[in-house]
Amino acid sequence: MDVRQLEMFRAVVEEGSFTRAALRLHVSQSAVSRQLQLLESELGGPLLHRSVKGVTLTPEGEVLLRTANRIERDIREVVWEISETQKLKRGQLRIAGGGTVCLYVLPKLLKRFHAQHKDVDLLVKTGSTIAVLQLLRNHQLDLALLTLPIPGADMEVRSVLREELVVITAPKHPLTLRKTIDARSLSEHPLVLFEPGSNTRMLVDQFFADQQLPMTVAMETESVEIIKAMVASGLGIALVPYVAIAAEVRARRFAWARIHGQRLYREQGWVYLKSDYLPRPIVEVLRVFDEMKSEFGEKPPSRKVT
Amino acid sequence: MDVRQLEMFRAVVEEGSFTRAALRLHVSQSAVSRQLQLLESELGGPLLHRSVKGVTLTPEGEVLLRTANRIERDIREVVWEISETQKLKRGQLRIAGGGTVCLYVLPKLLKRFHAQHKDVDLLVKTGSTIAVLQLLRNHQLDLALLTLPIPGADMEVRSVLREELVVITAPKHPLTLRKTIDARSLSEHPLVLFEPGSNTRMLVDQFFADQQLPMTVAMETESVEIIKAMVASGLGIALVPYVAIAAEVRARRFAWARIHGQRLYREQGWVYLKSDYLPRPIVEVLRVFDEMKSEFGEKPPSRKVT
DNA sequence: GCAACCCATGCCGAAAATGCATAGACTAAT
DNA sequence: ATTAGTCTATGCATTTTCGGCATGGGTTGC
Repeated sequence: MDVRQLEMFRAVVEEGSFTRAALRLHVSQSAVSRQLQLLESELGGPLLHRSVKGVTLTPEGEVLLRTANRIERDIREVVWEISETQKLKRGQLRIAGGGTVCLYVLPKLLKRFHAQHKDVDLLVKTGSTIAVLQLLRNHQLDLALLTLPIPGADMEVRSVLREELVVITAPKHPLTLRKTIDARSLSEHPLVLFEPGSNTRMLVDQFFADQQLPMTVAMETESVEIIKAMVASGLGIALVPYVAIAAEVRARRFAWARIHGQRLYREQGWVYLKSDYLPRPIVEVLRVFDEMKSEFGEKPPSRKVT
Repeated sequence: MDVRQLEMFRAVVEEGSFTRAALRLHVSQSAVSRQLQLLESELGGPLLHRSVKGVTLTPEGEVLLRTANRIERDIREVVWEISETQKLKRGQLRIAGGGTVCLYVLPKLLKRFHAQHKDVDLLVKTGSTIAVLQLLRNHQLDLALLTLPIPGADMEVRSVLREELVVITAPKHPLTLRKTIDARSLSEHPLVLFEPGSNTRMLVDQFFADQQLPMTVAMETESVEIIKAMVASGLGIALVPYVAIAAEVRARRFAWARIHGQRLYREQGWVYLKSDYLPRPIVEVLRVFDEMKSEFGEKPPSRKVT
């Protein structure tokens, strides 16, 4: 049994004639005749009485007609429903970033994106790398901009930003006004850090491990804004991406410095499920990002001349 | 969209794997892969996430799965339902006859038929030729044994019996003991007749019209049994098929005679819808009838020697 | 690093569907 | 009564579709 056959059957019943059914379906009459024969032979008995005045249903035909109608309706509905689901999906971008990214990158990016695609609903989430990856795997999220590296080979990763981590100090802090700070003095001051487990924190941990120096932890938090507030109130110093303090630096509300003889970078990259077909919004947002890349790549100015 | 594709889709979802679905359906894995691709391209988007651990449904897939399951169930049910209907039909014989036939032919015939086909439900109806034909046309009746001729070219007619009409009289009637009765004396006695419209009545009407003799109608009724009772009580004489009085003649409860120099016959034939496929019970009952034909062809004995 | 497994795909042969032409049956109208 | 028109069935040729085989690309697990 085949939906094509059911469609022909329905047409024949409704038109009361093989010939008219064939016209309606834009096929030859012989095709209709044959498919009806196949259907009847499959079901083991005639579905229609062929009389001179037109066809009428046998009891079996009546039974089949009810089912044929229902199946036709089911198919029509499911096709419609799926196309709606897809429209919705095409009109939806679920994106996530680490905490810093959500504050300093996504707003600008999505503002531009939204201007170009007003019909796309935007959903922005944040969370730890692990949590975001989990959401991506569950298809509850389309795209994320995360600090690399990303564990898991099922993810497509496109590295796109290299942000320098710089030391920030409160205006009255003893280290302030230094152009560079050596690792040892960094080690002697209490640090306000990202939470353990975050990639940026790992970078800092790795740095001190490489230097074989101890860390003094003043505090750990997940948000770069909290870190900044803590540093501003004199709780300690911190290593943060330059982009997070660029505005304050221009307003002279923060002092910053590089580590002596060394630069610390963290890498940011777009992350999405490898196996997935890429929905339009994803490719679009990547395109828009590439256009704006220079804006996000803000580098701390060189201090050699300062 | 195709039931085959839906079947494959269901199998893939349930097995969680293209390969295992292919095994279950006894086809190659490539066939499954292809049909799923066709389905997805028809619906305009992926139905499954192909991940390394197995396939999982996309939202569209979820939607389709519900419909696919329902369609599968619908088809299974309608096939079963139709096969039941057909079993029932194969085990059913709806047969009709004129009033006389139902009394003198069908009982013997169906007794024999039933002995050979105990599993066939028998339904016997009677009625006027017109009414029976209507039921045949509506497929509410399979077969009828009627007095010919049958109007309407949509009917298949097989003439099978020729019954002689004879005059019957009450034992004390003045015409009794005559071997033959001439048309004129027939015309002079009141007649108990079949109802107008019946084929047997038409035969009688035609006879008197041919002879250009008037008829004296004592009474009209539809049933040959009533006619016999009326004749027995002396209300008049009648022309009835010999078979209807054969038993009484043997028991000497009725006298009968031919019309002088003339024999009147009525023709009986099997009637069924021309266009219809012949169900087994019909061909069987026709076969059984042919076997027993001699029993029904009981002729009035010749009177020449009497 | 290698074997095992999974899905996708190019290619070919088999099967199915379709169209065309036409037969066969019937109707209706001249 | 004959004829023209209509409807379904069917033989034949063509096109389309489907399935299988072999294989490629990728991943997992030993």
